[in-house]
Amino acid sequence: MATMAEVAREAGVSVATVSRLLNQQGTVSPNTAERVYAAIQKLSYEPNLLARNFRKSESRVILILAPNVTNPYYAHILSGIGDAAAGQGYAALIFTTGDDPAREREALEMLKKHRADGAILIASDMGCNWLLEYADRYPIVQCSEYDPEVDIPHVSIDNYQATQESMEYLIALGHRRIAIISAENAYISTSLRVKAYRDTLARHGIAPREDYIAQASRDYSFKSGKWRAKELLGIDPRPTAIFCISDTLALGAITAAKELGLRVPQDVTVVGFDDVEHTTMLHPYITTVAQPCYELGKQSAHLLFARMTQGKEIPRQTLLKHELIVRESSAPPDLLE
Amino acid sequence: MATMAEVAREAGVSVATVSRLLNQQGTVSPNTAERVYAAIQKLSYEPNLLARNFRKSESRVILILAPNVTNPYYAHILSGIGDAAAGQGYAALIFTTGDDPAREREALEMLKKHRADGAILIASDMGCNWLLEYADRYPIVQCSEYDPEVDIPHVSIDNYQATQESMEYLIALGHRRIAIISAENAYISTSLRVKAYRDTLARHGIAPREDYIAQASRDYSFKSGKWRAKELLGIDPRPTAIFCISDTLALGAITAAKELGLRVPQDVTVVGFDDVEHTTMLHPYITTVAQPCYELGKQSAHLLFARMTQGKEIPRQTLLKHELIVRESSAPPDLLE
DNA sequence: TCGTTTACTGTAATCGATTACATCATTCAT
DNA sequence: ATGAATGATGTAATCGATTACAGTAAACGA
Repeated sequence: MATMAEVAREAGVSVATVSRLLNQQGTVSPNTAERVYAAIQKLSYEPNLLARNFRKSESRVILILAPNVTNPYYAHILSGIGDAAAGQGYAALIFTTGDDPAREREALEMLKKHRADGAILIASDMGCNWLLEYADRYPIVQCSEYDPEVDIPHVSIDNYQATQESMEYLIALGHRRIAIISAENAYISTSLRVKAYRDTLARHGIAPREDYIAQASRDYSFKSGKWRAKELLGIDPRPTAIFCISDTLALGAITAAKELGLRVPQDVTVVGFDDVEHTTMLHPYITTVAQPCYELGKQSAHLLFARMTQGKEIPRQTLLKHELIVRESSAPPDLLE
Repeated sequence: MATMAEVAREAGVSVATVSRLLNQQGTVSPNTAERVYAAIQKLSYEPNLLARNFRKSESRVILILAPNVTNPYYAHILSGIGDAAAGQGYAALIFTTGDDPAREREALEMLKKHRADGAILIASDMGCNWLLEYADRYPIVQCSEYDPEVDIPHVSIDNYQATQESMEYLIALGHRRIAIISAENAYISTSLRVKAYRDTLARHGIAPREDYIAQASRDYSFKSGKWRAKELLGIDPRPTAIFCISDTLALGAITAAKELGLRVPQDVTVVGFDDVEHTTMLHPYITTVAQPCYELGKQSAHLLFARMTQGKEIPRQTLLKHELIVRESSAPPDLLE
């Protein structure tokens, strides 16, 4: 592999000139430029990024931490980040943490070691004390989940507002016995959704029943959604609607209903969250709150770049638009039951 | 950020000693080691990977090219690669190509520029002449798809054998009018599956009907599967079974059947391929050929590492085990129809 | 016309690690 | 006891780019 020095020799100039030309720093006469380009061509020279990055003390890599890459919700965010990064000449290093804070921390060490210039944390639910230390020293932004107590810039949606809208929708349809399938995690999205669920019921004079509040596994697994839904549907009086905080859970709930011989939406309404995949794969198509996943990722990346170039003077919170998409899994409760 | 020189000064030794200790090269007396470790602790020193990688002329990064990261099939492969890479102290740089050879090539330039030490190509269908040039000079392996004409090491499954088994299964069930939904791409998996479909029918004395062979979109989209299935199910005589070369297509076919008022599997059998997600989300659970996606990724990474350390003396082809998983979407044809 | 700006180019230091080679003190084998 | 092997450590070159600084020549302004 040819080096810049060889190119310089071939073109009869100094390395400084070659470097200046390639980086558009300073000036180089057209004549010289031509000779240099010819030399580059001839030797098929490619700059050595190891050397360049070392010298400039930047890696042009951004770290992305996600619980996993197989959940389509994360995958779409990753997609958005990846495209935005590529657009700025950055590469995205993806680390999966499996929700393990230790692995998360280990990955963040990469910042200290100069393997990455910044990091985006997707759905990291630990606003631990130590995270703040990193965020203080390195460019870090959070995507989708965050700790409201901790001052780290983040991009998300308004989970409270979104849930409230769904609940208003269900109540407007005539539902009064509304259950919720939440999840066993400490995500801010989860708690905001549950809070909005309670608040909205209360505001409409409907007393929340504790047994209508179920918790699925922390990763919103289809199976746990199915089990919890079966339990909910076994309660007397049976809820007429189930609000699920993810589409996978909603899919589980629909399956549970079918296995119990109930029709969706005639016998029970199911509403999901995320609008990611599956929602229009099998009937009934799921009524759900759509999150702009790709855009969440993209904006996170832009926010990170802003943080890297402009320092800490960037907005603390960016909320993107959600949208309630009414499809087939919701209907007014059957009053004749 | 402390440098090794500062650590050396603090410990009263030379940088060479510190480096030797950290890299377990040569020998360092226990006494000195202790002082160095203390200094490292005190200054909270972290080696600068930019410098280290530059000096050693390796990036400890492997490139991963995939059409996208949202298709769960790719996502699971990515997962396997990521874990294997992390286990070897490598980071995985994921580039999405959108099936665009130009972007693929652009990404491979990273090898020349020393941004990555090797690359894994997932489902890249161009065994173009130029790819071989890269593979000749840099460690490159292919995962899942490959060009049989081109000598690049790859990891995949035996698509021909797998399809043959599925066809034998359908024929054993009693099906004779078997259709196939293939896809408009040049993947080796696609052509092997279609070939096995034809061959197996022929071997059983069943003349393949050209109108039973449909082609969905190149990315196996759910919608295109649905459209193609509707067309197939409109043919007289109607096929009693549809073999789909992906689960997403199978899901589309099932939806199509339902929309036409046909029951699966009573009226039509549907078989998928991949066993990735969705297959057990809604009834009928799909009968499918399971691919060990995660393992495909893992083995690809191991193969790449072998290529990087042992040079070109590595197996050209690695085939992993598939498995036909019979679930609910397949049954004998209804003889009373 | 003379001092000054501008355009262009080169020299050499620099980033922070790794490592070949040299040095010196022990330990060992005979 | 002596030359050799071994252990522990230091000196300094090196990787390939970027860039501060300096220098030269031409253009310019008054």
